[in-house]
Amino acid sequence: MRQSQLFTKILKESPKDEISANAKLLERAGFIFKTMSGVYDYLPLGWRVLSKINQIIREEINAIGGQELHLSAFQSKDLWEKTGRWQTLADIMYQFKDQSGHDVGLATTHEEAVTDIAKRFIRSYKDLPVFVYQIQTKFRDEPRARSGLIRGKEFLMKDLYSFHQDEKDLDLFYKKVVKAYLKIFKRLGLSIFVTEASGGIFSKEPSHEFQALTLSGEDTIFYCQKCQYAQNREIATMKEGGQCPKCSGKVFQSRAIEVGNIFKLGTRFSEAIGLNFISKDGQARPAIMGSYGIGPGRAMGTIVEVSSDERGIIWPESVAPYGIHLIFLFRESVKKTRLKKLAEKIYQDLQKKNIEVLYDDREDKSAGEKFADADLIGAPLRIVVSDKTMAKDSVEIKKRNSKKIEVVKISRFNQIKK
RNA sequence: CGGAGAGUAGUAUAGUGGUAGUAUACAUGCUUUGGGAGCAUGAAGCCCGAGUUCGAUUCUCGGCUCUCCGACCA
Repeated sequence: MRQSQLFTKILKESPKDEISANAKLLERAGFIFKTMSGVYDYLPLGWRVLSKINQIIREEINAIGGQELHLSAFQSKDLWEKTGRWQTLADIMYQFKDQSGHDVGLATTHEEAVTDIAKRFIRSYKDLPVFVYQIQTKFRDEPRARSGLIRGKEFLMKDLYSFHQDEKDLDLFYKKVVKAYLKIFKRLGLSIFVTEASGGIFSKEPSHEFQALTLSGEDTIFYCQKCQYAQNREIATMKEGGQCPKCSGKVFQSRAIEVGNIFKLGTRFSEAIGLNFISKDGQARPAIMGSYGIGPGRAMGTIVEVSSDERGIIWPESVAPYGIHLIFLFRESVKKTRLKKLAEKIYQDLQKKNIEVLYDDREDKSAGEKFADADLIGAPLRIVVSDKTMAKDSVEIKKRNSKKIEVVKISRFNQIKK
């Protein structure tokens, strides 16, 4: 991508009405645009990042047998009345009448919808277990949206639902999901504590939250560094400075962002909606269910919260909008055309190798501004082509997260990048 | 939903009971180019409504919007 053609431009100032690092940096760098409180558009740079996050999630969920589908955001009142949630979630669910007077809601989550569909296809224990998921927009009328992408009213959620014939099978899958989630977050560059939390209205058993430690988090957790056991403050039996109940290591306290959570639902939804299957012994039984969420947009915000410096964002390679930011610096006094040709060639060569590169080909920007933009956008690798480097038949390579500048001969550079 | 703060140009801000200034971004020209370049010229703005007033961007009331703290957070 040529930066001269990029839809968005860098803002020199942070938006005045944002405090959180993720909102400030992402808006300033042109990744996202706020349309209302708690509602953000993803612009080309941001969409690239989000798509990569989604792809990583897909790969890992597919690997444990998830089948992707896509459910509607519109929900009928009738279905939600079967579980009682048309009333219990009325505060946060957008509910309205359409022109013909039908009551309609926007999904806050999809247990009702997916269970209703499953009724059609699950008849026998032979149909179980089965796992379906989607990456889809959710709407919640949050009383207070905040912190940029961390808590919004319209947001993306990867929601996975599992259907089983017994608790044992659910437990098995639940553990698989924990592992898959840890892989996902590792690939996203997030270090996570799997944190015990309240099972809520679904279960007496604890649910599990995937918490990324950061000062700007809205949750507080207690955790043991030795064995990684962690509890949400809501249900905590641990205390800061105390002993870990599992391994008697030292307990720490931290703010954290919940980027994922998983619940054992039991038969709460299958019973209410009538999702039964015929078991081996010929009896009709309600399916046992689990639900598992990750917020890809929130994950994107969290990555920025935990990985930035005073100059801007530092993306991990796995989700960076572009792996390489190629910068062309020119000087009128030297043969500009020759230099431009060289930069163009490097750009073309990288593209031929399927390397995603943002090429700063702008001729009306100073070197300082180009460097500042590159630091803000946060691609992991910066390559500079200038008269200085051309004189040495070289390019300069610098990692975003390091101060070291490496001068590499062009001949060698061509070999390195496969 | 309680509390606090804030709405002036694309962005960030100053200021005033007599219709607004700066920076930056933008346009044009010239000079520039290794950490947010310079000069010149130009285009661009007081959230909405009502009230007070000869006159309101400014004061009063109402509304809308945004942010922060708290409550809430299947």
